[in-house]
Amino acid sequence: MYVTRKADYAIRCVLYLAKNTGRITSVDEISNAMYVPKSFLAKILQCLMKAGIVSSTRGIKGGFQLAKEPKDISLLEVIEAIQGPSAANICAIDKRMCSLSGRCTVHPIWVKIRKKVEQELKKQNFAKLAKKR
Amino acid sequence: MYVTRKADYAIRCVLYLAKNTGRITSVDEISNAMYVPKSFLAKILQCLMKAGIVSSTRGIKGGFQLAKEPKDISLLEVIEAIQGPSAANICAIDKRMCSLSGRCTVHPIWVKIRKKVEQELKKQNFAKLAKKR
DNA sequence: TTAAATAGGACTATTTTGGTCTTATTTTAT
DNA sequence: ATAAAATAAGACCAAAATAGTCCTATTTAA
Repeated sequence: MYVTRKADYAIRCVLYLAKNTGRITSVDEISNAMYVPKSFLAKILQCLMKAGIVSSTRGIKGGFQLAKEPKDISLLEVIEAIQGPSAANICAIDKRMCSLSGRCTVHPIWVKIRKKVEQELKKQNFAKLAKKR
Repeated sequence: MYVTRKADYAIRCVLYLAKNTGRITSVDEISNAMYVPKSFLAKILQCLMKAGIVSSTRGIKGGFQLAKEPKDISLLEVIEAIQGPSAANICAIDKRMCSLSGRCTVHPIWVKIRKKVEQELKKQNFAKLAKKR
């Protein structure tokens, strides 16, 4: 389980929106506030749309909002929206990816670690994160 | 914290050596037994040498052995020998890698997860792993 | 109808990964 | 001595992933 820069940007973006609920926020504003390249951020927001995390309003005065309450969005959810499922070792996602085809004594450890990490990331929601300073 | 194929190969390799202590094992043998490309494995063994995990004997009848007892080699050690320090998010390794420079409410979470995962990987040693089947 | 915003697809440069290949050097056995 | 079999080390390379940009719609408020 590692977080690409893209996913990191996505997290910042959702965090900013969580701190600015109740209004529509433009890509430009988020980009400036969170130091994310604007056109890249636009792409990232499309992923977050597909995942149902944000909703968009087109046209002038358009922009983005969270599609759910901050407390109902977990870190894990945002990361997976960008990267898909991930783990410390691919074999923990799909046994077939291992040429030892899971007959390996190390395999259960990757599965265990994956579970632990996902648990932790699921616990963290954006209401919590937006409140901290 | 994610494990590249190279590190995964390294783990298999150390595991094989842990199951075959008390003799010198050639790259060729390990390569065949563990399904790792031979010339790539040779490189990997150089890394494990530098890290003091294996020792080599040159010349005909040469090969590799573990440089320490299996119980004193952890999974974490092998992974770091190949990949260097790693974490779910680079900012957990070096705050400066984050453009928000650690003034970010998510940062402590990455640090926490890194600690948890490293703890787990440190607990796992190759005496344990070689015994399982 | 224009300006400012998102939508979406094509494209691209850089870095990382996952190797190979070649040329030493070492050591044992003949 | 020398041939054979092993590691040592460095250069090299291809493919995939990452980290974006750019351009052309389309939408909508003023």
